Amino acid sequence: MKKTKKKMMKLKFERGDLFSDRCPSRQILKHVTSQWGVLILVALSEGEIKRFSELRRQISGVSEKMLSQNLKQLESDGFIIRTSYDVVPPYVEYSLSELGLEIAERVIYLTEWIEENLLKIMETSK
Amino acid sequence: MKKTKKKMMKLKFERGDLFSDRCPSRQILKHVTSQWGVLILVALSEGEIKRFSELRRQISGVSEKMLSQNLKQLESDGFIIRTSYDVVPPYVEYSLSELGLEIAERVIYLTEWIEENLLKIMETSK
DNA sequence: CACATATACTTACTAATAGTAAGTACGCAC
DNA sequence: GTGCGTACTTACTATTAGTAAGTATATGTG
Repeated sequence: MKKTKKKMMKLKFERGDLFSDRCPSRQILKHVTSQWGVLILVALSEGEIKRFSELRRQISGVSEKMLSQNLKQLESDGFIIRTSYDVVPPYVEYSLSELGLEIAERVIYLTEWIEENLLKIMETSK
Repeated sequence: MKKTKKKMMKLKFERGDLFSDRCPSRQILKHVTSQWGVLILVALSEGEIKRFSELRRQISGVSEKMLSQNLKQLESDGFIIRTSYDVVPPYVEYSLSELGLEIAERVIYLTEWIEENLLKIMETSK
């Protein structure tokens, strides 16, 4: 009895539960699936190293504020590595960590499907 | 020359490009990766059929307004099927369409990774 | 040599979106 | 007849996103 309970407790902490609003996985999901978060991860996938302005140009429509904010979030979650060189004009590089590479792979599995099936979706949708 | 151009035009319309802010795939992505959209798709995955109130209970923290709004969006995108029976009290069922099942599979590939790696993420993050 | 451009940001302000609470129409149980 | 449950909508407020401008400094242009 006790063993079972303990095991269950342990599992509760070892694995996230997105259906629970108290679980910290909710915040991770929010950062990763945010409008710009998704596109940042895709842009940096497969080991790409890019500068701030490169990302800004690639992800059309993103503002500097939003790009900066989302990069910070993903960096503090441990998905992105920020490397800055102390020169003028500033030179800052962004790339994915190991965890970032893993999650980006999953994100791309989704985004590729959407891009590939856009026509089908648009035919079906109202 | 003309043939090449035509082919390129055709490809441009056949496949979405999420990096372009004019591409309609951006809106689909927004609906699918919205905080509640993700959880709705996961809750209805693998052919589950659920009532409004069941979804509300399962997805803790969601308000009736947001659940209703997100279900409508996903329905109009063709991912969700809404079946209502004209009885009192109201009885409405939600399930995934074929496209919905496909995209939910991709969404789950992401959410499962997050749930499984939560501890690792939290150890790495600041 | 003044002026525009580029870099990677931050900040103040406004617009859009999300969340909260209450209302609706009806039936059933107590 | 008072409260509960259903599947919503609506008005209001709080939070978040987007816009525009500012910052420090170097290089290139006329």
